[in-house]
Formats: sequence, structure tokens, C-alpha cells
Amino acid sequence: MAAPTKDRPQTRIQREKQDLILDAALGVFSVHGFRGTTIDQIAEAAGMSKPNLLYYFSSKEEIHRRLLEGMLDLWLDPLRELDAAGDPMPELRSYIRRKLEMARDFPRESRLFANEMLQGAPHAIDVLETELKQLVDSKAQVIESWMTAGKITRTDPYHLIFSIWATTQHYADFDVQVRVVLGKDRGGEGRFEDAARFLENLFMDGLRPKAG
Amino acid sequence: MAAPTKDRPQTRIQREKQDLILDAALGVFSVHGFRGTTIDQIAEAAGMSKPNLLYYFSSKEEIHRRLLEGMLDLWLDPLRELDAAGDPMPELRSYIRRKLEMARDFPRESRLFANEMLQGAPHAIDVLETELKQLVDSKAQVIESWMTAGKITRTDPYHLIFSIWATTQHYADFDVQVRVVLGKDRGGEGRFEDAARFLENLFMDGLRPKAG
DNA sequence: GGGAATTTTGACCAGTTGGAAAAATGTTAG
DNA sequence: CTAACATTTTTCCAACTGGTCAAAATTCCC
Repeated sequence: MAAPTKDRPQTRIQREKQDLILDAALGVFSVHGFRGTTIDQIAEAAGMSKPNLLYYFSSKEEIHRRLLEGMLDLWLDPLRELDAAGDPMPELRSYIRRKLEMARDFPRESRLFANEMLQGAPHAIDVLETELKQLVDSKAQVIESWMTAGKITRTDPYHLIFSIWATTQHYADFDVQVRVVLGKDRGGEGRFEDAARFLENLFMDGLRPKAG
Repeated sequence: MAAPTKDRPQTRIQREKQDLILDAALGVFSVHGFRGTTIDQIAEAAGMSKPNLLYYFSSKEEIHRRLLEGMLDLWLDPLRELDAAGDPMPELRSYIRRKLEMARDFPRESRLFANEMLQGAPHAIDVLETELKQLVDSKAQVIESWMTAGKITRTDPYHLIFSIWATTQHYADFDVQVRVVLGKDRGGEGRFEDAARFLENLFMDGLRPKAG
């Protein structure tokens, strides 16, 4: 971590600079991926010299690891909040809205995650296989219980979760494309409201219990 | 391009090696992105030395450009095939199926595109602003005409296209995650059939014209 | 088979990269 | 104020990077 000779509590400067570095690094990693990012780029974005940056983090790997950890936690929060005791349709609607808000408010985190996936999750595979899988399994079971109870239409809960992930994160990861295609008139800030309306309708129509 | 002293027709070896290089480069670029890829990596994947590779392509940029061009064409084909004169519901169903087949059969191309998008499309922005935008605009109009005719339910055609892109490409770009979450029992080859069934249902339910 | 053209190789280069070491400068608690 | 510690800068390095070049090896066509 930082580099005090003994393990004292962190100083004010240490906390501030580490946050500054992580923020700068998030911007670079999320665009260029791990291999494509240089320490110099991060250092410049953080407004300091490379050796100075390396005083706070011992390697590029360490910065990346810290970012990935913090991000995965944030990223799974909306799914954790899906409440088995809640009303199914509003619960799923809220989940979609929260995921879309994350894409809007934390696009860099979304892209960092996307980059890691594209590379085959070399740094995150362990977390995926344990934490993520368990969480998704348990929530898939919740969704299935709602189906069994006839509260929502029967479908594949895993692929349902995948498509909620895919559609919401798309607005962060493919932001350029979305803006270009919508054009300057519709590609502004309002695009997230439009997306929210569209996605809620799409999934609610797909999940509303059918007669028979 | 290659490097004959005069501009003669390409030799057999030139065609073969260029294809070999492009194939190898696709594998590397799609995982590590442009900056994260080295010529040496590509050369090794193609089973030749770096100077030998540079005999066929004058720079890393050139290889990347060639790949991106070829890919964008392939990538937009399914949308081009969407036929205004066809029956709306089956047309859209086919579009979804074709896009999913592309994700299954050309995952590297999908990831190459995703990488380019994550970086803000530095090499593809022109094509997006012209070719892609025009194509999507025209197909969005087709979809709107179907809505006006009452053949499908009224919704936002642009966000509809986005969500078809997002959900289908997800199975290529986030393949690791999909496999991990589905586990070894359901993460095998059958996952694409399951996805197809799910996605066709989801979108068909969302688009089926409602009474009133 | 032989000469011309093509393909491959090996040596090389200048710039970049991740990172180490140590000296110089700041900060802060007593 | 000052000693102990924290921070920053300067200098450096070995490995890697994209790319060049001339020579050697191979292929092709008559």
C-alpha cells in the first residue's frame, strides 16, 4: 500500500492522494484496459510524477486490484437489494431502474468491468465463481419462487438477469454509439429517462402474468 | 498493404499470410484492445516473426483498420436484412435470432467492436456517424411504420434496437460471466438455444399489439 | 536449371515502459 | 525549534515497444 516505514495509521495526505490516484486510474483503465494503460498516464491524470505515484501504490497491478474490488461490490449492490419479501413486479422494476442509474452515475466503473470481462476476467474470475455465482443463484431462486406463486410469468430467471444487465450496462459501455445513433436532439441527458421508460415497459410486459 | 516492389497482383502466399495475420490479430485485439496489443503478440499467434509480419502490413494501425472495416460490415448485415415489406413480428424475431447467431459464431468480432466502443470509438467514429446512423435511422422508420399500422405495439424503435444489440452481444462480450453464472451444467453449448428462446419470448411479448 | 522476384531472417534502433534507489524537501508532534 | 517521519523529485535501469534495413533463403516462371 502506501509506504510508511512502520504500519502507522494513514496520514491525511495518504488518504487524499490514494483516492486521487484511484480516481485517475479508473478513468484510464476503464478506457484502455489493463495492458493498454501506463502508469505514466495515470500519474499525469492524477497530477503527479510516476515515482510519486509508486510511493502510494507499489505496482500497476495493485491499483487495478483495488479498483476492481471496490467496483464489484458497488456493482452487485442493486441485485442484493432485490427483496424476496417484496412485491415481485415493483421489485423487478426497481432493480432495472437502479441498474440503469448505476450505468448513468458510474459509467467508468461499468467500463472497467466490461474491460475485465472482455479479457476473460483474468483478475476477477475468483470473485465471479464464488460471490457473484452465489448471489445470482440465490436471487434466481427468489425469482423462480415468484413464478411458482404465479406473480410473474414463467421464464428463465438467469437469462432474465443477463438481459437486465446487458440492456442497462449498454448505456454506459456503448455510450458513444448510443449518442451518435440518437443524434444531438435525443442523445442528451434525457436519453436515460427514455431508456428507463423503454426498459421498464419491455420487461414489465414480458413478465406480467398471462391469463391461462 | 503487402510489399511487392511494383503493384502486381497478390501472390498466393500474400493472400494466405495476410488472412493468417488478420485472424491472429483479431484474437489479440479483441481481448487486449488496440493499445494493449503488441505486434509481437500478433506475430507469435500467427506463427511468424515480427519483421515478417511487418512485410505484409506496414503498421499495427493498418491491421486494426482492416479488421474494423471488415467487421463493421459483417456486424450490420442482420439489420440491413430487416425487411420493410416483411411480416413485422417474424422479421423482428429473425433479426434477434440472426444477431444472436453472430454473437455465437463471431465472438471475437463482437469483442473487437466492444473494445472500440469502450474506448469511445476513436477509429470508428466516422463510420458510426455516417453509415451506422443512416442505417439505424432508416430501420427505425420501418419499425415506426409497423407501429403506425398497428402491427406491433408502440414503443421507442431506437431503444428497441439498442436492447436487441445489448442482449445478444452480451453472450459474446460477457461470455466468461455467462458461463460462470450458468455453471457447468447449463453453461455449455446449449446456452445459446436457451438465450434464443428467452430473448424471442421477451421481445415478442413486449411487441405483440395490445388490445385497445 | 537459372535468374528475377518474393519471402524470411537477424541485427539493430530510438522511444517507452514498469519500477528501484537515493537524495532533497515538507510536515508535524513534542 | 527541531528531530523524526512523510513526501517528492531526480536519476537511473533493464525489458519491451513499434518499426527499419540489408542480407539470406526461398519461390516462381521461363
